[in-house]
Amino acid sequence: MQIDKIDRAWRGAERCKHCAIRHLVLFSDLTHEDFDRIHQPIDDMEFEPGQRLYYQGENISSVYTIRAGLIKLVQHLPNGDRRIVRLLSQGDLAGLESLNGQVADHDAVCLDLVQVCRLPVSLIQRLQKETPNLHQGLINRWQKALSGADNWITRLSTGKARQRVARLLLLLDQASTDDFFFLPTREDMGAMLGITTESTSKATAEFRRLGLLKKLGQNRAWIDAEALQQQFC
Amino acid sequence: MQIDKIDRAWRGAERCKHCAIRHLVLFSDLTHEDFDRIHQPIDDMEFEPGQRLYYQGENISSVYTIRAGLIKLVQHLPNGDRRIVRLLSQGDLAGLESLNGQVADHDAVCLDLVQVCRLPVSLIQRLQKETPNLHQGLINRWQKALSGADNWITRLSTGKARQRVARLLLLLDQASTDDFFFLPTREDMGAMLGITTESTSKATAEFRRLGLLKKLGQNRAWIDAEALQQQFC
DNA sequence: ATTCGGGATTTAAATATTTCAATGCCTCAG
DNA sequence: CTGAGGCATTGAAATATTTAAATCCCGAAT
Repeated sequence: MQIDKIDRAWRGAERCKHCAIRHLVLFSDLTHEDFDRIHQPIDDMEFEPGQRLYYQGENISSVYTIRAGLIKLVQHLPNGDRRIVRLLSQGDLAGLESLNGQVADHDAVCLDLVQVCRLPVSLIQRLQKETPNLHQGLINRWQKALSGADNWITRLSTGKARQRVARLLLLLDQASTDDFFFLPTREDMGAMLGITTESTSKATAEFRRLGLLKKLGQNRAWIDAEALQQQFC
Repeated sequence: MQIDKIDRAWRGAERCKHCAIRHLVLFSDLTHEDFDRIHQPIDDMEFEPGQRLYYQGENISSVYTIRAGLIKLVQHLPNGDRRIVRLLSQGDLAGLESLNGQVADHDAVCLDLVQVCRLPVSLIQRLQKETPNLHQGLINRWQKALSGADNWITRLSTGKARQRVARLLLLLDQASTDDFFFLPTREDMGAMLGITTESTSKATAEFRRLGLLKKLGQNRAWIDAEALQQQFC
């Protein structure tokens, strides 16, 4: 794994206090005193598309807070099948399973330019003991991951292929902050939906012919959410 | 909802201290002093097959520890589609989302005779503040639910119908403590796998003809796990 | 501007799944 | 014992998806 940049200019949590997206991250409820308990360095890291934060089966000792970008969690079966089981974006945590001492359940692969903060498990565990202000944040994120997984099953793994593709596009659109959204490759979309690349392509091509989906440069796209929802969900 | 029995003979946590399956439940790490902090009644409840612990969208104020039996979590979509997203059994928690103040994400429906203990959310939250001994148990259960959901996606919602049915049977078999296991209706199995009742039936019938699956009375069944795994996964 | 390479899209044929409509089978109430 | 009701199973036809094999298209590099 090639890590592009690790910025350790600030030791400990000095920078955390001034983090621009602090209200979105795990540490949002910490007090100033809590921050002073953080003596280990929290690395600010950047990953290129295609790089992995960690591999399925790897023994990881950190949790990652996503500051920017999109990450796919890929799970492999013994027989070689693989499935994307979740997408992570700003404010989500990757590698939660490390808090239970488990090895990674998935490959965590960056889809675009990703910025994360790496939080050592030992730090999280110590903070949990010393301050109650972390709990709710952790619980919330766990719960969000779980309901995300449930939705993945109900919305993205149920029904006809076209319907699933429509639901995925709607989900990507909703998750995006601007008018447009990141459109994964057809192969990745297929792996999210449990259908083939070709079936995915057929659906997106159809939506495009209907004017419900427009591709812009750079993996970005736009949909007519109303109409798509109306006609295909 | 018809609740068969609520046994409140013991107030507070007196009975918890002597619970036969305490090592499996959320309170396993509590100390004797911790138990003395429990002043609210913890109801011991029993449900018949088909009864619901709660409904999707319902505002629930308790978490349920499963002592015995099997529960399906059913999620409904606006368009009427529905999917079973998880099965809960001994030691699992139902209604975790109530800890975040959310309404229930699913219907929790009993598949067989179910025994649960009902833990008020307010109790959990207070204990969380007063003792650190609950955290790990909670974290562990959240994590178990999450990796269960991931597996549900990767193993039960991916691949051909026959393969999914085989994987479900293997999973039911593994989860069981004895040689046999609870075999749900074909309809429920279909709802777990995202396929039709008929497709499920065709698969189980085929396994039965091959001698890999045998039905015993009362929803119980046996499989030749080795062979099933070998030939269909 | 031109070429190259990697996705994306298409098509037709092969499979798989769903639909729909009958039976079949088992249990339980009477 | 017997019939009724509720699942389960089966078969055939209608659809949907996958497979396999060409193109097609677009952006990056020359």
